[in-house]
Amino acid sequence: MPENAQQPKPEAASGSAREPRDVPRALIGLIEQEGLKVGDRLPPELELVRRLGFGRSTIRETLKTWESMGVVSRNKGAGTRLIAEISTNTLRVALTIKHEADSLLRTQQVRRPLEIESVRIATRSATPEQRLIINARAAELMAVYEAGEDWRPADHRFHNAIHDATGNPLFSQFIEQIQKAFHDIYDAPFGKPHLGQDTIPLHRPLADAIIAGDEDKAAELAGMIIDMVCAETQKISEEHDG
Amino acid sequence: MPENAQQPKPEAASGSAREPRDVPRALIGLIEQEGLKVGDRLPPELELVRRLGFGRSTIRETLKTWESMGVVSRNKGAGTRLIAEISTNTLRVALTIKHEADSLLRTQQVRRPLEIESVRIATRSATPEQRLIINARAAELMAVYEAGEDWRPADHRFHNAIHDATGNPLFSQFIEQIQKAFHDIYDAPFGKPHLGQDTIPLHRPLADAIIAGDEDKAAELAGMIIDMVCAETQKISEEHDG
DNA sequence: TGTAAAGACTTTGTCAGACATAGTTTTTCC
DNA sequence: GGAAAAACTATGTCTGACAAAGTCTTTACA
Repeated sequence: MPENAQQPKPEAASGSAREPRDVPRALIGLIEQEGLKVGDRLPPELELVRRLGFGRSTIRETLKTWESMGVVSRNKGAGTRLIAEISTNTLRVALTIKHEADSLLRTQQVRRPLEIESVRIATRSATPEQRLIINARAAELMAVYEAGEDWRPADHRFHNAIHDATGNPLFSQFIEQIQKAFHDIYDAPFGKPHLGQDTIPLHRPLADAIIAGDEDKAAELAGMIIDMVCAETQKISEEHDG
Repeated sequence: MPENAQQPKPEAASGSAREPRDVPRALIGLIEQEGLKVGDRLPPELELVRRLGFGRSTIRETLKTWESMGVVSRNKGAGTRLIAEISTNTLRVALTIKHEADSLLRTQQVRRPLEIESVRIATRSATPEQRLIINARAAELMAVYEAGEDWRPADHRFHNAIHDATGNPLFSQFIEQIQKAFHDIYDAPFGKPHLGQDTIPLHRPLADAIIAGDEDKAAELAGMIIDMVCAETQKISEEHDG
């Protein structure tokens, strides 16, 4: 490394001066400049202090925030690693989900329109290649299911193929995060039965409808699938809270 | 206040001792114990230091994280205010939005089904009081609009009333965060014309349909409104990106 | 008396230095 | 050569100090 000095900013001796906004920006600048990828280690805090010209606590506040957003992971002794992409073009928003009686159902209620819309868009605008992939994933899912194995990874891949076909990565991200929140809530209080098992047989006709371009049929099937999950979710909630 | 001392935790003299997880928990405990609601002010940092028994930087890291998640808002001189509910049962989820060519359109594409579904649910399950509120907000919006004033705050309140009527705060949160992301992207590159101005006249019939319980009509109008915004968004994107 | 400017106070923002703790790497010893 | 011990690294926390931007109170003036 040819001796840093990329941010010629140590103008202020002590006290404060710059807007706090600059810390994330400087950090992202360093990451881009250094070409750091997911999995790479960031420089240690004290080096960041030296190179970016901010105080350690200030930098730590940003790093801690990033950790809570899932951008980096931090460990004593080890260091700070990038675990998600971040760049000047990345925008991160955080949600808080209240975990109470019907929060399980609520997550599914929000997921419902997103899944259905993603199916509609995918049916309309998937490329032939994407339809092939969806078909293959559906076949894989049915095979695993009928073999009596754990079908959840295959289910995940199937739905991901649909989300990809929308051409809008936001769908995938949102639904993914909702599911993550769902499982965070779900795993804790209850044992973990295979929620949604009965919906698997409906996945084959769903795939067929998408491939055939039958948007309404696809949307209807997607709705049925998620409604079944909703119903199961509701039953579990009621058993537990009431 | 009868002399705090609720958290008898100053066992460690210096250095560290407890898991960092304890800071959010202690903070939430204090909020619940004090009965703080959205809009209320938290005690100043130095008082939190005294009452919770953690160092100031540690507490600040949590507060900063909460700020980035939209749980509190912080201002010099003023203080820290609660701007969203938080409790022991709150779960936090982060989303990444990559800001590129058509990210504007993509945010609206995701928002679309959420808005429509929230309108459907609200139409089905709003209480009479909530319908009254929606009606009032619509009246307010139309008045402001016809007076030629800035209708955006009123528009915001109107849509919030709908989201409230769903009984599912997640809708409100998701849509809110999507809009926030949208504006973060939007404000930067372009000047800020009044996007969605032409949709305002449609809000009155939308309110009427919701109040009358006509779900399909309400959903149709909601779809029209957001499609108009989508079209405008697309035009702006195209003008700008080529 | 009412209002606006001036000052005092409050509260967050930042920095600096110190030590604790938990991983990681190197060294040592059998 | 392998396992235990020591040295090292990097994050976690605490304390103290000052800066800056609000907020509130007081004062001065019309």
